[in-house]
Amino acid sequence: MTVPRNQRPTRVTLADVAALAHIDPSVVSRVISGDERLVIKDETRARVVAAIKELRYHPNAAARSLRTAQSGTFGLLIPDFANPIYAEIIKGAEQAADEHDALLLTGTALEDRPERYVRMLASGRVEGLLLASDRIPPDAIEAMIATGRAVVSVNQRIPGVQRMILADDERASRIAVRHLIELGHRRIAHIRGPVKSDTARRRLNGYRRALRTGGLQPDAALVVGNGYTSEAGAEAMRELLAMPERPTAVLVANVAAAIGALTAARSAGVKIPDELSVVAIHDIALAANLAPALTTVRMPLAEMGRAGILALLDEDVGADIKKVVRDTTELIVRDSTAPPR
Amino acid sequence: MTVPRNQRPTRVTLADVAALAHIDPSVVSRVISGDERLVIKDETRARVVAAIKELRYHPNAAARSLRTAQSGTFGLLIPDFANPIYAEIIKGAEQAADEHDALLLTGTALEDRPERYVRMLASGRVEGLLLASDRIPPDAIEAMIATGRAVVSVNQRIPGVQRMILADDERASRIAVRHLIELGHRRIAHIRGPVKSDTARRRLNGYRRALRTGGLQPDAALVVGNGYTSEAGAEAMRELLAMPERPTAVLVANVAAAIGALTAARSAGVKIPDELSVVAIHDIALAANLAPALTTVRMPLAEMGRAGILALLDEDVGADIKKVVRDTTELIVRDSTAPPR
DNA sequence: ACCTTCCACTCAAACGATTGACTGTTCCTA
DNA sequence: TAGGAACAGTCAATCGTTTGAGTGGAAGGT
Repeated sequence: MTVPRNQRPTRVTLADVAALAHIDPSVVSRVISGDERLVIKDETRARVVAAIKELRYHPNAAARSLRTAQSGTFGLLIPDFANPIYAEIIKGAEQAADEHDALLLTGTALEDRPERYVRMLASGRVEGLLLASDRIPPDAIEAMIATGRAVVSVNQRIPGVQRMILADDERASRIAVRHLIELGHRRIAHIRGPVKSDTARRRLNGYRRALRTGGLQPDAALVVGNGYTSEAGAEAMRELLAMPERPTAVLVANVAAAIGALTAARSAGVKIPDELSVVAIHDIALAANLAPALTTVRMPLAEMGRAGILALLDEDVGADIKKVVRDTTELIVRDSTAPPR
Repeated sequence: MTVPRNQRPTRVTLADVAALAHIDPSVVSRVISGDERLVIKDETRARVVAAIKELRYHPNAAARSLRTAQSGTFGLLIPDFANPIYAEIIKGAEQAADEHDALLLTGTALEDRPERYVRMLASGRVEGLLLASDRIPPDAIEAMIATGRAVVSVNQRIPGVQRMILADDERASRIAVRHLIELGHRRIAHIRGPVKSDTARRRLNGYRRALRTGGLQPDAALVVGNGYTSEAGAEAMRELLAMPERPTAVLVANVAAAIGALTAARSAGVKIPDELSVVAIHDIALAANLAPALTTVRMPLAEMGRAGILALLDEDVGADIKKVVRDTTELIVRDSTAPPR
C-alpha cells in the first residue's frame, strides 16, 4: 500500500483556478464571494465552478484576511475547561459563531500570560474577544480595549469593559430562596462565591432580598464561603455544620461548590434533604446524577454565550451594551430539597 | 467620562515603526524575529525597540501568515465540551501549544458540518489538526488527509489516519480488574463503551485478559452497555441489576458512564460498595466528589493532548507514528470498591 | 450614423510582513 | 595602496485575495 503523496503539490491558488477556467482571477473571486454585481454567462460560471471542484480549491485564509482585515474568528476566554458551566457557555458561543460562518477560539486565561490574548486581538488573529473569566489582570483588560476591537464580557461585570452580557443573578437567588421558604424553611444559609466576584455579590443580594420578602431577617453569620470550586464549597459546608444551631437549608451560589458541599455533608453523615435542604445555582446535566439529585436554578449559560457572539458581530464597537438574558431562568426541583423536619 | 475613541487610527504597520525609527522596514522585521544574521548598531536597535513600544506595534498575523505559510494555530476536535475527560485533553494540548507560541482552536465536531474542519485545514487557518472525536465521517477524514497537512488522532485509532497518540487502554482495564480480583471478587461484570469504539474494544480485551490471568472464565453475559454517556451507563447498570445472579463487581469503561451507573444503582437501592463494587476508567476531579467516591484508573489524558501537539509540530508529516503514552496510568482507590460480602 | 447603455469581462493596485540579494563605507592586511 | 572582509544597513519581489476602475464589442434609441 502506497501512501498518497500529497506532498504539497504547490498550493492551489485562485490563479490556478482562473487559468483552468480560462478567465480572470477576479471573476473567480467574485463567483466565490457571490458578488451580486457580477454579470457573467451561465456557461462561464459553470466552468469556474467545475475548475474549483476539480482542483479542490480552498481560498487561502491568510490572504483573504490580509486583504479584508477580517479573520472570521472570535476568541473566548474562560478560567477552566473542567468547570462544566463554561462548557455550556462555549456551546452557545460556538453555535452562534458557526451560524455566522465564524470560528471560535476558546482558551483558558492563564494568569501568567495575559499578554497572549492581547496579542491575539492586536495582531488581528481574532476580531473580537469574549471574556468569561474573572482572572484577567486589569492592565491586560485595558490593553485589550485599547486595540479598538470588540471586547464583551459575559456573565460578569469587568471594570473597564462597557459591553456585557449578564444573567439575572439576583433573580436566580430569589427563585431559589423562595422555594426554600415555601417549603417551610426559616433558617436558610448561603454558601457564597468569591468575595471579589461580581456574580457572587449579586447572588448574595438576591438571597438577602428574598429573605426579607419572605419576612425573614438575614443573618450575616449564615453567609459563608468564598469560592466557586468544590473545595471551597466543602469547606463552607463544614463551617455550617459546625454551627451550634445549624441551618435547615442552604443556597449554594454555584454548582461546582455545591458538589463539594454535598460531599462534605455526606462525610459528616448529614442526611440530605432530611436534615438539610440544598439548592444550587446553575443547572448542568451532572446535577441529576449527584447523590441526591440536586435541585438547581437553571441559568441561561448557552444563551449568554450566544448573545456574546452576537454582540461581537455587532459592528458598532463604541456603543455600550448591558444585556440581561433571562428568559430561561427557572427552578428545577430534584431530590435535595424538602420541608424541614 | 469620555470613552477613549480608539476608532482604528489606521492600523500601525511595520512601515510606521520603520519611519519613526528612521530605518528600513526590513531591519525592523529582522529585529522582531530575532534574526541571528542581522548586524546592527546597539543604538539603532534601541531606536527600533523604542518605536515599537511607542506605537504599540503588533505584527499583523494575516500578513505574516501569508508570507510564511504558517498560521501558528492548531486545531483540536472533540465530540463534546461537557464531557470532562476532554477538558483534560484540552488542557494538555493547550499548554503544549502555548509553550511553542502556538494557539489552539478547539471545536466540537458537529456531525452535520464536518466540512468546516476540512476547510480550516485546507485554507491554512490551522497548520494541523488533532482528532479526539470518533464522530467524524470517513469522507471528511479522507479530505483532511488529502490536504497534506498534519493530522493526528489522539486516544483512538481512526481508519485512514496513520499518526496516533494512544493510551494503554488494555492495561488500564487489567489494572482495574486485578484490583477487583485481589479484593476477592469472582463475578465481575463490564459496562463497555460503544460497540464501534476503538477504545471500548481495547478496554474489553483488557478486561477479558485480566479475568483469565486471574484464573476466571470470562462470561459474555456479564458484558453489557454500549455508550460512553451517563444515560448509557445507567441503562447498563439496570440490566446488570436485573440479572438473576448479580455480579459483585463491575468495571465501567468510562467515567461518564460510571456516573450514570452509580445513579441507577442508587435508585435501585443497591449499596455501593457493600453489594456491588464499581471501578471506572478515567480519573477526573469529580470522581472524588461522587457518592461514593469513585475508584478509578487514572489515564494520561493531558499527556495525550500534549503529545498530540508535539506530533503536529513534528514537521515530518509523512512518517507514521503510533505513540503510547502510559507513564501515569495508575489505580486510584476510593470508596466504591470493597471485598464482596 | 452617432451616442448611450448593457454585457462580460480584464487590469492592476492594494493589504503588511519576510527575505534573498544588493550597496556603500570603513578598516585591515599583504 | 590595492583587495578583501566586516559592518550597517537598503531594495524589491513575493505570498494569494479583493475590488475599484477600466475596456471592447453588441444592442438599442433617435
